[in-house]
Order: sequence, then C-alpha cells, then structure tokens
Amino acid sequence: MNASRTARERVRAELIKEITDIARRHLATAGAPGLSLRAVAREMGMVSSAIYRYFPSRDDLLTALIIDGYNAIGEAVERADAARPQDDFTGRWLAVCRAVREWALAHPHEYALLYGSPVPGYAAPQDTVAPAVRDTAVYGRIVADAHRAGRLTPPPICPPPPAVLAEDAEVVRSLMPDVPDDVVMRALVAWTGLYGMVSFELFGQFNNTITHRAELFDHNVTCLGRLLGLPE
Amino acid sequence: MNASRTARERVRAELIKEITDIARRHLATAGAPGLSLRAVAREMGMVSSAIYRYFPSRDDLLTALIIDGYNAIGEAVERADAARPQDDFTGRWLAVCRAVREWALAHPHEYALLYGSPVPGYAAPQDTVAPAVRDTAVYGRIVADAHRAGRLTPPPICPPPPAVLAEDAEVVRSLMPDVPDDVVMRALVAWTGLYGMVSFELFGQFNNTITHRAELFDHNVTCLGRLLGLPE
DNA sequence: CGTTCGTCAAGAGCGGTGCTCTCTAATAAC
DNA sequence: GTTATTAGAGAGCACCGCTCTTGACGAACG
Repeated sequence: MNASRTARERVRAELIKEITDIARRHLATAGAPGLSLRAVAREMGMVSSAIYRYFPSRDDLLTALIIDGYNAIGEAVERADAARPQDDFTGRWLAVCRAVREWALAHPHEYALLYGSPVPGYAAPQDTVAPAVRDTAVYGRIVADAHRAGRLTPPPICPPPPAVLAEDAEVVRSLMPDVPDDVVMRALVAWTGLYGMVSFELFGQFNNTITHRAELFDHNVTCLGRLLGLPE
Repeated sequence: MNASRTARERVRAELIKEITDIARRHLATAGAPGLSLRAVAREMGMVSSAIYRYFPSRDDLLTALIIDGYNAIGEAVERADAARPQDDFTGRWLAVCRAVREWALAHPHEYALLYGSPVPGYAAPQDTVAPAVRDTAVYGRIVADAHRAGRLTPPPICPPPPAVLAEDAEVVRSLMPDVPDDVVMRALVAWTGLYGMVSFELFGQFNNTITHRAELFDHNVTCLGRLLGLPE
C-alpha cells in the first residue's frame, strides 16, 4: 500500500514545513546572513547533522524561503488587485503598489532576500523563476486591461524606444499582450521605479530625509502611473 | 618632536591603507558576507588578532569600505557631470546616470554594500552620511541649474503633491535651492527610478528578460528626465 | 645613558558556523 | 522474518569573529 509509504512521507513533509517555519522566523529576526542551520536544528531538538536529511545545504533552505517569499508577495499583490473593480485601472495600480510596500514593510528581511543584494555564492535555481513573476504578471494584466479598454493615454513626453529594444519588449509582452513597445518600456520604468522606491525606504536611503513615506510613495507611484498613461 | 611621533603614525596609516586595499579586493571577489578579517590578515602575513589593533571589529572595516565606496561613486558622478557643458542639462543628467550604472557594473559588490540589503546587525555610523550624499548632490545641482536657467518645463501630468510633503521637500531642497515642491517630488521619482533600474540589473531581476540593458537604461532615464522637465 | 611606559605582533582559546562521515536504531518492503 | 531503506546521533574538519595574555620593541623622560 502507499498509505504506509505516505505515513513516513507525511511526517517528512511535516518536518520540512516545521523547518521552513522556524527558518522563516529566524529570517524575520536575524536576517538572511544570520540564518543558521544549527540554530534551527537546536530549536527543533535535533542534532545539526540531522537537518541535512531534509535540506542538503543551507542554500537549499534559502531557496525554499525565497520561493515561499515570492509566492507570498505575489499572493498579496493578487489579492489587492482582485479587491478592485476590473475597470478601475488607476485604482488597481495604486492598490498593488501599496500592497508591495506594505508586504515589504511587514517582512523586511524576506523582501531583502528577494529584491536585495544577491548572496554571492548563491545561484537561484530554475524553480524560483515561476513564483518570481507572480507579482509582475499582475502589473502586466493591469496595463494590458487598460490598453485593451482604450483607457491608456501615455503622455507624449518619451522618445520612441530604439529599435533594438523591440526584442526585449517582445519578451515582456507575454505579460501584457498587444501592448505597443513604447508602453511596454514605460511599464518597465514604472516597475523599476516602484521597487526602487520600496528598496530605498527599506534599505535606509530615506533616513534623515523623508519622514512622510506613505504619502511620498502614493504620490510617486501616481506620477509613474500617469507616465504610463493611466487615466484620471 | 612630533616627527618621530608621526613616524610611528605613518607606518600605522600605511598599514591601515594596506588593510583596506586588501579588504576591498576581497570584497570585489567574495562579496561583503565573504569578507573575513582572518583572510585579510593572512594575506598581510599577520596573525589574525593583530588586525584588531587597526580595526576594532569587522563592522569598522566595513564602515571604512562603505565610506570609500560612497566617495568613489560620488567622484565618478562628479567627474561625469563636470565633463559636460554646464547648460547642457539633459546631457548632464544622462551622463551622471550612466556614470552610476557603469560604476555599479564595475564594482558590483561595493554597490551592493552601499545600496543593497543592509547588514542586519550593522548600524551605519554618522561618518557615512556626508559621503553618502555626494552623488545625490550632483543631481540636485543639475535640477537647480536647469530650473534657475528657466529650462525646466515639467509636463502637467502629475497631481500637485499633498501638503504634508512640504516638510520633506524643504529638506531635499537644500540640495536644489529654489526648486518648487512639485519638481522636488519629480526629482525624487527620477532618483529612486535611477537606482531602482541599476539595482534590478545588478541584482538579477533582469535575468531571462532584458538583454539590451544599456539601451533600456538610456531610454528609461531619458523618460525620467522628461518627467522631470528636462528639455529636448 | 638607563629606565619606564605605551604600542605592537603573536599565540592560545572560546563559542559559533557549514558540512561530512560513520554508526546505530527504527521502519518499510519483500 | 529477513532484508533494505531511512532517520537520527555523534564526532570531527576547517573556518569564522573576537578576547585575553605574553613577550618584544621603540620612543620619551629623568
């Protein structure tokens, strides 16, 4: 039977979940560099070497946390988007931007793990790329929906993108079908600007300078939305 | 005499410089987490404990590297700005943006130390704040110069900033005198957008997506310059 | 000139890390 | 019931930041 076989696999799956939960808690307090397999093992009442039955290396544990993190922020963004009427494109954009910022403020070390400096020896395996674009796909849908509805009126202030960028635009267009190259490029400006702002706030570049950070954030992503051509 | 006294201090200063040089080289290859006092000492032919005569802790060595890094990127930006005619505001903006990107690509780990995830236990001491704004001050001068020359025509697409942001604008205005609040806010959008783009490229968010990164960068910072109101 | 005092390198050592290896005990498969 | 697989335990390796003590050197002072 596979019922007995799954008996052992079930406890194994439970242990893996317990390990990642403890690791995530340690990550939240000590940050990624302070995450220690030995400390996790200690808290589980295990000896350190036993952990390696479940995660062959510290990097594998980090990978699990990274995938969970991308899914968590992706889900937060999806929820924020779904809570708005589909044709309120400006409201959806503002809502998903706020969702990113609020998730990042609530999970600063996890955000740093996803969008901060990469761990030098660490190479993200292929399993991380699918969850990594969950949030980005939401922006793409907003832009594509607005464009399809004819509500996207990008102000004529940007030069036309150079021809060589057409290939890159083609790749990005898989997330926002039928959107012209110029708008794809503007979407990239808005996308990088959004995360640039969150990272600056979280990584300390606003210290001693910006005090009303929520208001600045709202205002700036609104500007970026206008640059993108969102109405209102 | 203080000539003999400085004799000892001179060898001390030389050793400090040699330590930071080796440390910077290690940083460039292994990254900040891989920087080890013992490895630096080993390369100097010292025993590890001797290093602590010059840097009381690893964090102090990191602080020295951070200050050097801010000065290096600040100097690169200043040089790029000075190489352009003072009234070529758009050219100056593009030049300093490129200088930031090129410095970051040439010194990825140092850039990560300055603008990436903060080291969890580490609190930047006050000596780092003055060098940290060297590059930002250059952007401020460009915006202020363009505004004073009457060459700044921000497109009317952004809403007026909320009143509460006036205090923050006042602080930022020390870097760009006489510039109105609305333009200060646009400058913040451009500033965060610039570093957001560099960070995304360096930290791997463009992997499997963007191939023509220099062209995308130029195009995007040009868009940000237009949003700011730069001419052409 | 000789002594004293501050500075420096060296060594040993503490507690911590990731990771590997071997050994034993429990458990599933046949 | 025997065999094969798996989980945990323990010891150990090489590394880390950091501390403390010891001995040597050199500069300043009486």
